[in-house]
Amino acid sequence: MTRPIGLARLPATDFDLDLTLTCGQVFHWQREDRCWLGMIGGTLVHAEQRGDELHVTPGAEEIAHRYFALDHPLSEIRASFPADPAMIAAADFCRGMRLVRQPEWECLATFITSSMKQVAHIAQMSRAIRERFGNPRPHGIPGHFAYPSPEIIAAASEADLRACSLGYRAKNLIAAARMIANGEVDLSAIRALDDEAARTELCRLPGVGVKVANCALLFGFERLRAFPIDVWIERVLRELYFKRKRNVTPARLRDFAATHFGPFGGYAQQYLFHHARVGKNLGSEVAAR
DNA sequence: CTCCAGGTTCCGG
DNA sequence: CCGGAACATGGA
Repeated sequence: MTRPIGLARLPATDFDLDLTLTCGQVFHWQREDRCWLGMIGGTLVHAEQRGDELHVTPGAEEIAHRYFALDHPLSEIRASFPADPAMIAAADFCRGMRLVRQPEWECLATFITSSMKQVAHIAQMSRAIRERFGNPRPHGIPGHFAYPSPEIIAAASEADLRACSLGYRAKNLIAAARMIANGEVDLSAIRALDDEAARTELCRLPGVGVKVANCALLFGFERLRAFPIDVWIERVLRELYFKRKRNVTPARLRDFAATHFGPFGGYAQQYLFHHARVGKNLGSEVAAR
């Protein structure tokens, strides 16, 4: 429906659109036949892969090229990974997956809502928030809205957000939005900080701990070294790198991840995450789930 | 019904 | 610093 007759083409080698949009890094894209439809910031974009080409809404070539990170040097990134069997298997499984450049606030806000929620639920909440608060597109395609600004969320009531199934997360999202809206935390200023300082600053926001901060850094601030450790990644690390070892504390896992996976650790993390979650490569008790 | 999900925060060793 | 528990909601 309403698909433009002529989509613009741009070269996209070593890229897998489906993998990129379904690996759990971004949650609002919707599939329409062979085409993906979603907002990139305030722009509605059609995206469809045809071999080594990405076909997108005319006029959105630059936006799409940047968003889908077609400039990331995937060969170099893969070559930077440790050469252990688990990492090699994950990288092979995730060939063509790229970490997209998400808008800072939309990324941060989405991951504030992500705690103790399944990927499907996160997508559901994201859609509900966009529909309830986001500005509808003037082009008239229903069902696609830009993510509401911090100011809009800051002015919302907790009841409004709980109506989006946020549960206890509603309070955190509003409080974080207010700190950003009133300048107490400056997201664009965080860009100038080094990883450690940026993480500390993000953690000042309610509902933002180390894991969510690392997701925001990795997916929203282009910090490709950031290594979020969630329940899945913790299982992967324990199962694949600390098999049969006891007294492995969270701090120990963090230190290991920070040193073992190198300058593109965030990419390694996303590959391991997706491989574990979809590829069923873990031990029997996990794979049986 | 039970269990768990891309956690954070608070509280007592 | 570490482990436990509370915190909402919905799907398997």
